[in-house]
Amino acid sequence: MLTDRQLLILQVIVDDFIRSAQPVGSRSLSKKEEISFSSATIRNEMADLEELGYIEKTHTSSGRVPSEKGYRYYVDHLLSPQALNKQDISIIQSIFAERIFEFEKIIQKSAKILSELTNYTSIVLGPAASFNKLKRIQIIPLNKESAVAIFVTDSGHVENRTFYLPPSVDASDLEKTVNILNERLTGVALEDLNDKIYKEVAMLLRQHIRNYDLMMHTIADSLKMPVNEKLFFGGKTNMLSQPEFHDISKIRDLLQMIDHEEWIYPLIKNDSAGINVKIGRENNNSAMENCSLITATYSVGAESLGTIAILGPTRMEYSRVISLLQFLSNDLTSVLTKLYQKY
Amino acid sequence: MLTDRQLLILQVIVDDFIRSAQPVGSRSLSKKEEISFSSATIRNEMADLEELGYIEKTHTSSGRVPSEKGYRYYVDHLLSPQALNKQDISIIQSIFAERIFEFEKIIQKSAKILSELTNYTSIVLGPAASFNKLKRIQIIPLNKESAVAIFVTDSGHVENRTFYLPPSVDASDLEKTVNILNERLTGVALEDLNDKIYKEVAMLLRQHIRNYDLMMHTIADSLKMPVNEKLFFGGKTNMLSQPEFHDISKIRDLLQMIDHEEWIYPLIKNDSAGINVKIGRENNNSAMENCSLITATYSVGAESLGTIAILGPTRMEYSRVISLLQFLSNDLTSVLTKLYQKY
DNA sequence: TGTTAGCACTCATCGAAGTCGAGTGCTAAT
DNA sequence: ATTAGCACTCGACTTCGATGAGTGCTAACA
Repeated sequence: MLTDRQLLILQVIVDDFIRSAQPVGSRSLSKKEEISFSSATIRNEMADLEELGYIEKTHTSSGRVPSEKGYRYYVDHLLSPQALNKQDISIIQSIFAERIFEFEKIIQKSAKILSELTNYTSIVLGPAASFNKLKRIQIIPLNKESAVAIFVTDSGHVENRTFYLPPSVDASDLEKTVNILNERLTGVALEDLNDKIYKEVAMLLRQHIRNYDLMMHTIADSLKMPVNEKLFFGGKTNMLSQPEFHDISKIRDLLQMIDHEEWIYPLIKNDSAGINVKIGRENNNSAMENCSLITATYSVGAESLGTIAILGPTRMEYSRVISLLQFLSNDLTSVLTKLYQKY
Repeated sequence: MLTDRQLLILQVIVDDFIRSAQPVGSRSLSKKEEISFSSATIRNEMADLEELGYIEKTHTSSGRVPSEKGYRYYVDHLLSPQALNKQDISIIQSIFAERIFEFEKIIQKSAKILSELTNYTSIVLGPAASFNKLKRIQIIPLNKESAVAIFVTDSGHVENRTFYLPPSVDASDLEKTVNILNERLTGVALEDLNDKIYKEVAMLLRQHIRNYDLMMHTIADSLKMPVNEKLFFGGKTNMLSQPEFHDISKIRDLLQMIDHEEWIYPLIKNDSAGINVKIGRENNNSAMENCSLITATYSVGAESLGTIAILGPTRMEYSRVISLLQFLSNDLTSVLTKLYQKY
C-alpha cells in the first residue's frame, strides 16, 4: 500500500487544498514544516499518488488536487480528529438555552447555527412523528359538511386534517365516534393508527354508529397522508460564496436540488446511525458532483429519530464539520431523550 | 410632453429590450414594421428621450436601454393589456380543480404555477388567519407539567401552543377553564382574543378557578405569538436564468433576501388593493435594484386577505404578468368568497 | 538505491495591441 | 422636418508575447 511518506504528502495536499482552494505544487509543499525532503522527491511521490488515483492535475503543468478517492482515503484514514474550540461549543449549547416546548424550534435553530458555524449549507431532518403515541383525538365540526380532526401525541405534536362529513352523520354520532377512538387508540403510535382502526375499531363502530364505514374510511383516509418529517435548512445561499461555484450553471443545479425537498430525502435518509460522509459522486446525484454531504443521526434511546447534515463542496473542512455534527447530535440526543423520558 | 412618435419609439424600445435583453439601436429600430422613419430621425428622438430620462446608454456608443423612469411610463401609459391565451387560463384554473379543504394547498399550488408560467419567482402571502373566528378551544394535558392548547377557527385553521401548567392547576380546573373560554370566546376573531381574555374572561375565571391569573396569563401569552401569515414561494431559482444576473454577487444578494422571509413582508405588504407595480429602486431595497415586483391582492368580499406577487428583473414581461396576476387573484377571490360564505 | 539539483517544457493568466462591428452625434443636403 | 453621410466611440473578440508556477526527466550524489 501507500508508504508513510506518501500518506504524509497526501494529507498535506488535502489539508492545503481545503484551506486555499488552489492546486498544490511540489515547491510549496517542500517548504512546509512537516516536510523535510526536496520538491523533486515530492514530484516523484506525487506522480505515484496520481497513478494510484488519489490526486489529479487540472492541466498538464498544474499542481495537484485531491481526487474523490483521495478525499475518501483522507476521511477514512488521515483525518486528525480536531477538538472543537470553546466558542463553538458554547454557541452550539446556546441552542438549548431556552426552555423547550417544540422540537421544531430546536431543530430550526440547529440548522441556522450549523450553517453559520460552517459557512456551508445545513439540512436537518426533523424528528419523525410517526412513532409518537397518540394522546388524544378530537373532531370538531366546522359546518354541516366538514369537520376537522385533531390528533395530539404524547410529545405535544399536533396534526390536523379537514374532511367532508358523510351526510348521514350527526353530532351525536361524531361524539360517540370520538369516544370510541380515544378509548381504543390512545397510546398507539401514529404509524400504527391506520392498521389499528381497521382491525380493532371497525367492529366497535359498527355496533354504535349508523354508516360507520363511511365515517371510518374518512378518518382512516385522512390519516394516510404521511406524517412527513419536516426538513429545515440553514445557509441555503452559502454555497454561492464557495470558489468552486463561480459557474452559474453549477449553482443553479445545486440550488434547484436544494429547493426540491423530495430530492433531499433520499440523500440524507437510510444511512446507518452515526456519522456518514458521502463524497462527490458517491451521492449519486449529478448536481452534487462537487459536493460532499456529511450526515449524523440523533436519537432517543436506541431509536434513531432524525438526521442533521452539512452540505459543502468536496473541498470541505471534514474534520471540523464531523466534530461539530458529532457534538450537536450528541446534545440533541441527550436533550430529546431527557424530554421523551418524561412521558 | 412626449410626442406620439416619441411614445411609439419608447414603447418599441421597451418591448424589444424585454424580449431580447440587448440594448436597442436606431438601425434595428428603423427596420421594425411599426416604424416608418429613418435611423437618423430615431437617433434624434432617442437623444431627446434620453435627455428626458426615459432611456439610457450602457456606454457611449451603445444602443439604448429603458431607465426605471422609462419602465414606469411604459407600465403606466403604454402597456397594451394582453389577453391571456387559453392554455394559460386552463393551467391557472387547474389550481382549483381538486376539492378544496385547505387554503394552504391552493396557495402553494398557485405559487408553483405562477412561477412555472412566468419563469420568474412567485411569492404568495397566505390568507391572514387573524380575523378568522374562533370555533373551539381545547386544552389537552400532556403530563403534569405541560399541556397543549388548540385553537380551531371557523375556516378549519388549527393553531396550537404548548405551555407549562402552573403547578397548582389540576384537571378539573382545566376543564372549567376550557368551558369558560369556549363559552365566551367562540366567534371572536383571533386577533381580538388577547384583548377579550383580559377584558371579559378574567372576571369569570376569578370566580371559578384558584390561581386563575397564572392560568390566564399563560394562555393569553401563548396567544400573543403572532398568527403569522405564511409565505409561499415558487421558482426561487428562476432568477438564475435571467441574463442580468450573470453576476454572482447580485444573485447572492437576491437569493439571500428571498430566503429571509422577514425581509419579504415589508416588500409585498401594505400595498393598496388591486395590482401594484414596483420597479427597481422603488422597492427601497438594494438587492432589488434590478428587479421589479408586481403584486395583486385577493380578498373575501371587501376584506383583503392576502397577496400574490411576481418578482422578476426590471426587464419583465409586465403586460403578461399583470394579466396573469389579475386573473389568478380574481379566481382566488371568488373561490375563497364562495368558501367563506358558507360559514 | 534513494535523494536531489538542474533543465527543458507546458500551460494558465495577464496585459498590450489590433480588428471588427454596432452604435452614436453632428452636419449638410433634400 | 427628415435623412444621408461621415467621423468617432467603445465593447467584444483575437492575437501575441511575457511571466511564472508547475511538471517530468536525467544525471549526479551520498
